[in-house]
Amino acid sequence: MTQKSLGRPIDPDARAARRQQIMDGARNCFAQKGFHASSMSMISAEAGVSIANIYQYFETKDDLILALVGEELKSDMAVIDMIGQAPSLREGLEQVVQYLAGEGCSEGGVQLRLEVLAESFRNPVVAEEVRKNEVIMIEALAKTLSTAKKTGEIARHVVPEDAALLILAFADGLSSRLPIKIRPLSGLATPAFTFIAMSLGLEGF
Amino acid sequence: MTQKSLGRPIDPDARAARRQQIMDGARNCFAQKGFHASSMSMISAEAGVSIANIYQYFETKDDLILALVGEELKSDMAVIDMIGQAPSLREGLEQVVQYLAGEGCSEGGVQLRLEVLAESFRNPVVAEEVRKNEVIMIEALAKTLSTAKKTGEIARHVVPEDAALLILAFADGLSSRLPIKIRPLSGLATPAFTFIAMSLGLEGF
Amino acid sequence: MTQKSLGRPIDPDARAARRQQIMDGARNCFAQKGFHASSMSMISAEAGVSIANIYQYFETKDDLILALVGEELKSDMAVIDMIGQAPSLREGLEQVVQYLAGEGCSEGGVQLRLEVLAESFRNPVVAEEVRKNEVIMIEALAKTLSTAKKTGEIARHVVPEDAALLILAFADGLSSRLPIKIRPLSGLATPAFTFIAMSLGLEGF
Amino acid sequence: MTQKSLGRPIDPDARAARRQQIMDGARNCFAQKGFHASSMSMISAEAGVSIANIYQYFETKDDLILALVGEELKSDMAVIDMIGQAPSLREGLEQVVQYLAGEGCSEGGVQLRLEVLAESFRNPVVAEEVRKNEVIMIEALAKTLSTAKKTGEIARHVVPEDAALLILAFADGLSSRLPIKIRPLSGLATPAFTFIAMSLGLEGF
DNA sequence: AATGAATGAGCCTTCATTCAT
DNA sequence: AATGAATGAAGGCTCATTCAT
Repeated sequence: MTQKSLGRPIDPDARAARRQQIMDGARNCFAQKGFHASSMSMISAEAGVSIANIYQYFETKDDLILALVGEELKSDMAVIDMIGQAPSLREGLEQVVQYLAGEGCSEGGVQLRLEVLAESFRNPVVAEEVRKNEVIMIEALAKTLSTAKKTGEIARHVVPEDAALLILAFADGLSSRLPIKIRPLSGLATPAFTFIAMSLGLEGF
Repeated sequence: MTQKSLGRPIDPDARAARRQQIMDGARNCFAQKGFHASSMSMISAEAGVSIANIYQYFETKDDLILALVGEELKSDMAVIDMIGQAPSLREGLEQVVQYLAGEGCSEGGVQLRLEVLAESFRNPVVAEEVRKNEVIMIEALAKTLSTAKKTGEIARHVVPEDAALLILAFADGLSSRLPIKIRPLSGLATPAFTFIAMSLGLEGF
Repeated sequence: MTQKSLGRPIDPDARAARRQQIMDGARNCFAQKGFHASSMSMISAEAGVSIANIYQYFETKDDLILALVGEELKSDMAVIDMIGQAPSLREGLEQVVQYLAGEGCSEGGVQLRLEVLAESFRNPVVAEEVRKNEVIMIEALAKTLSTAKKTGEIARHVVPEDAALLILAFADGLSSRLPIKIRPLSGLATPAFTFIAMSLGLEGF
Repeated sequence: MTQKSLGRPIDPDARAARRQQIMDGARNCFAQKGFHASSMSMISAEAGVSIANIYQYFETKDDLILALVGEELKSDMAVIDMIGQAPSLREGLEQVVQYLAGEGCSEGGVQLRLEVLAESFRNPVVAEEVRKNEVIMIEALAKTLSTAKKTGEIARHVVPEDAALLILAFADGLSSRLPIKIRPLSGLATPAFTFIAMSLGLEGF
C-alpha cells in the first residue's frame, strides 16, 4: 500500500475537493458582493455546503478571504508567464492583450481583483501577499524585457524594472474599467497594444 | 407678502457646514475601512455627530456613499483640468505626474478611488455616476490631445479618444499601487512621464 | 373690551383650533395604525403641524393618547343619550341600532374603540377613564330601562343595571366585527334589534 | 438506500418544544403590552431564548404574531365545541357561561383577543385568519342552534346564522369588559345566560 | 466529516423628546 | 407660537462564530 492508514483514514482528495468547492462558492459571492457584503450564509448557500462545514476548512472568514486572494494572485502570474514563453516580446504582448480583452476579462475576475486591491489597504496580511506577488511578477516581466532589450527588440534606454511595473499598472487600470461600459474593451486591444509598443520603442513602431 | 416665515428659519450655511462635517467623517472611515465595513456608528463618532443627526442630512447610508462618490469624482476631474490649462501638453503632463506622485497621492484618496470602482460593480447608481464622469474626463483630455496633435506636439497617428482613455487607465493603475510599497511612487514620476510621452510620440522623445 | 390683555395676548380660540387640528391628525393615524405603531412624525404629517408644535399642546405622546381616549368616550355617551331622549325605549333602541349599523359605524371609529379597550389593559390611567365612562353609560341606560320597566314596556324581571351592561357589551362585540366582513353589518340591524328586544321581553316580541 | 443522513439529524420534538417555548414567552408579552409594544428583546427574555434563536423558528416578528393569532383562534373554537357536545343547548350554554366567567377568563386571554381584533384592522393576513375562524365558529354554533330549533328547544322564528353571530358578538363584548372592573364578571354569569336564553326564546324563559 | 442549534455583538434605522431660533 | 436641529435609546434583524450530534 502506498499510504499508511493509522486510525481513521482520511481522504485527502475528498478534502481538497470540498475545499475547492467552498472556495468556488466564495468566489462567486465575493465577485458579486465584495468581501464584506458577502455573508457566510450566502457563501454556504452558493457552495452547497453548511456554514459549519466551512469552518472545518477555514478557521475564520478572513482566512477564507486570504486563501482566495492567494488563488487570485496565482492566476495573475499565469498571464505574465504567457509573455515570457512567447517566441518574441511582441508576440507575447499581442497574445496577452488579446487574452485580456477576451476570455481573460470576466466581470467577476476584475471585480475580484479590485476587491483584493481594496482589501490590501486594510488588511496588512493581504497587502503583503499582494506585494510579494507583485515583486515576482515584475521580476518575471523585467527579465523578459531585459532579454528583448539585448536583442534590440525594444529601445535601449528602457529600464526593465520600471517598464515592467508601468505595464502592469497599465493593464490593471485598463481592466478595472470593465464595469464602466464606455466602449467594449475588445475594441481597445489594438490601441492598447500600440500604446505599450510605442512606450517601449518596440521595433517597427 | 414675500414668504410665510413661521418657526425657526433655516440657516443654509450651517446646514452645508454640518453636511460637510459628516461627509468628512465618512470619508475618513470609508478610506480606512471601505464602504461596507464602516458602520454608521463609526462614521458618527469620526464626524463628531450623533447617528440620528446624520439621517437628517442623508436619507440612508447608501445616499451618504453616493454623495461621497460624487465628491470624489469631482476631484478627479480637477486633475484633468490641470493638463488642459497648461501652456503645452508636455508641461501639463509633467505637472500632473508631479502632483500625483506627491501631494495628490494620499493613501486615503487612492483607497477611496478603489472603493468607488469596486462599488461600481455592485451599485448600478454608482456605476452610472462613475461612467458619466469617465466620459467627461475622456472628452476633456481628448480635446487637449487633439490640440496637441494639430500643433504637432504629439504623433499624427494618435487617436485622441483612445489615448485619453488609455492614459486615464494608466494613471489609475499606477496610483492603485500605492499600498503595495514596492518602491516610493515619487521615484516613478519620471519613468511614468517618459512612458506616456513615448506612447504619444511626444516631440523630443 | 371683553378680555383683559396683559402682556402678550393669547388667542384661546386659535389654541383650541390648533389643538383640535392635532387631535384630528392623531385620530386618523391611531385609527389606521393603532397607538403604538403611530409615530409622532406620522401624526405631525397627518395634522400638518411640526412635531415640536405638538409638544406645546400635549406634554407627551401618552397625553395625546389620553386626550383622544377622552374624546372618543364622550362620543360613545352621545349614543346612549339617543336612547334616553327617545319617546319610548323601543324607538330609542331602533334609532340606535339604525345609527350604529349606518353612519355611526366607520371603520376608523371602531378601530379606535378597540384600540382604547386594548390600551386600557396596559395603561391604568386609560383603564380608569374607560371605567368611569362605562359607569356613567350604564347608569344612564339603566335609568332608561328602569322607566321602561315601570311603564311595562319591558319584562318585570329585568334588572336594569345588569341589562344595561349586557346591552353595551353586545353593541361593542357587534361593532368590533366590522373588519371581519362576513356580511354587511347593515343587514344585521333588524336581527340585532330583535335579539335585544327579546332578551328584554320588550312588549310585542 | 433510504435516506442520505449526513450531519446532525433533526429532532422534531425538540424543535416543537422550543417553538412552543418561544410562543409562550411571546404570548406573555403580547398579552401584557400588545403586539407592537412588545420588542423581540422582551420576548426573548420572557421565553428564555436568545433573539437570534427566535429567528430560526419565525422568519419575522409578524410571522410570530400570526402564529400566535392562529393558536388563539383555535382555542376560541374549543369553546364553541363545548356547546355542540352538550346534551342540550341549555346545558351547553350554561357550561360555556360558567367557563367564560371562571377559568376561561384570564386577563391575558382577553387582552390577546382584543389585540387580535385590533390587529385585524391593520394586518390583512390577520384579518383573513380571523374571518375564516369566525365563519367556522358561526357555522358550528348555527348548526347547534338549528338542531335546538327543530327539537323545539328555542323559538321557531330564530335564524340560526344570525343568532350565532349575535351570540358570539355578545360573548366578545362581555369578555372585553374584563379590565373595566365594574363588577366581577362571575356575578354576570346568570344574567348573561338569561339574556341569551330570552333572546333565543329558550323554553322555560 | 458534516450538519442543525444556538448566541452575543453589531448593523441600519426610527423613535419620543428637548433645545435654539 | 411655531419650527428646524439635535440626540440617546431602542427597534427589528443579521452576522460570524461555537457547540452538540
